[in-house]
Amino acid sequence: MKQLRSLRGMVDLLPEQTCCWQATEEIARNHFLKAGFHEIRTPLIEVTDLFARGIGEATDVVGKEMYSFLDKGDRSCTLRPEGTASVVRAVLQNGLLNKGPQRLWYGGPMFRYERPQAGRQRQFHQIGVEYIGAGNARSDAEVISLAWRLLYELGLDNLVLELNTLGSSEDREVYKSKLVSWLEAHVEEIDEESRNRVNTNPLRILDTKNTQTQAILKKAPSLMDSISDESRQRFVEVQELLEALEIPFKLNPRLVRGLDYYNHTAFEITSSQLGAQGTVCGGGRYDGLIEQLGGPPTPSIGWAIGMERLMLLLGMYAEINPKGNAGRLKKSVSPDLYLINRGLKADKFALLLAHKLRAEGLIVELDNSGASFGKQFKRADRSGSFWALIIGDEEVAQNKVKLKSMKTSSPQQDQNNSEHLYDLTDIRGLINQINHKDSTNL
RNA sequence: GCGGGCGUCGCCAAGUGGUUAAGGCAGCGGCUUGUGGCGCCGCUAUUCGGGGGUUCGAAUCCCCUCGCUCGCCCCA
Repeated sequence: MKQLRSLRGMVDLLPEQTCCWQATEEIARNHFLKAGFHEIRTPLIEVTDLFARGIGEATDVVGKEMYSFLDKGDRSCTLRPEGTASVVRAVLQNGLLNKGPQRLWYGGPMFRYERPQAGRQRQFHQIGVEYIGAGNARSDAEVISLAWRLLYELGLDNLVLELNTLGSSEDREVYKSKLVSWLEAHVEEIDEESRNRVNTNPLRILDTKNTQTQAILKKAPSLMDSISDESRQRFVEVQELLEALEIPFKLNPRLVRGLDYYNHTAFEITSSQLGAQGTVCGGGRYDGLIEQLGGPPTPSIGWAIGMERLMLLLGMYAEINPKGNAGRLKKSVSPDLYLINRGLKADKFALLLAHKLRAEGLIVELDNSGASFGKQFKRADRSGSFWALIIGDEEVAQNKVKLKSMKTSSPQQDQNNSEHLYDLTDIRGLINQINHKDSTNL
């Protein structure tokens, strides 16, 4: 039979990776907690219309990347391609705004039907925050610094924060029509892909990688010149706050986020080490979205970090500097104790003892093989465990167990020094010794 | 959806038309059923992603197909 495989772009996370993911997630969780952000969990599947209305019909995400299907009741459903729309829906549905502004974070898998490449999968993971009901420049600075500091805390210090403003929704509309009429006059000069976008998503043309089009665009009306004084003043304030927070940034007037709902502040945190997909974190303000989804006018801002890209970076940092923050995350856990046992009675003793020691909080790996002592010692060694605990017929007969350090330099020679018998009625004494790894001479 | 690169064991690979498809790592077993790092010995691909063709003969050449990968588009 042919070997079954995961679907294209869907990858398994194996035990050697999950330890690093868990460590990273824990740091993020604590980071959010300290800042007063609380977790929200929403379904992976939503009504297609939520994304169509929220993200925008003209975007690639909605236009060609959604995993959509009809359920048995003929409802059009979609696997979430991003988190913001779902969070906003949940906030509205549960009336959370009645309790005031919401500081929320979320994490989990997202789905986009695209060709996989480095740093891109069809099922990928994001962690993100949404600060809903917050409109002033201070909230922009707070949310951006939350991302920046988290990445810094994880050990990533070579990242670049790129910043731009899209102006208010009105500014954006005004600029959009100016840009479109300019583009229509210059349609012959720009590349074909950009031409196709004139009527669907003109702002994105500013971000084209086509160098010829870029050169021509230099003469186009600039977004900065079109936005209102009020919006400009707001942007200046955000920059001043970031400077006060000692967060370096680079202005990038071509940074135009892809999803329709963004206005005012837009930002990305990027790395040059990730290949073509350099954005680790992307976000911005979306003051119009809540209204668009049927809620009251509610200014909001948020971001999302791509977990796979983050892990890629952490892996690279860990290699360069194993002792740095990123390096520490990679460490896998080995058991405190490897329980060697042989013989029918020893078998039951070992099982019971393992349970007791685990109840005391120890990580206990129980050998189930019934193989020779030699084999079991070999496995104990490989497990990375500091201690081996031996239960055989001799021990059972005496109601004792033998504890042995596996970290001695020469295995057999100091057998007598590295082994010690413990009475089974004295579990506390045993546990105390196990927790004192430093004093190897028993 | 469109380009480029690549598919030989769990991993890294040699082999580029001639009888048995190197080697290394890992794994398993033994020397060793009461003591682990080392050592030695043995085992582990009837088959080279799959299908078809050329040939006396194919992992090697041709065609198709599937998969992986990198890039474009776009994003996290």
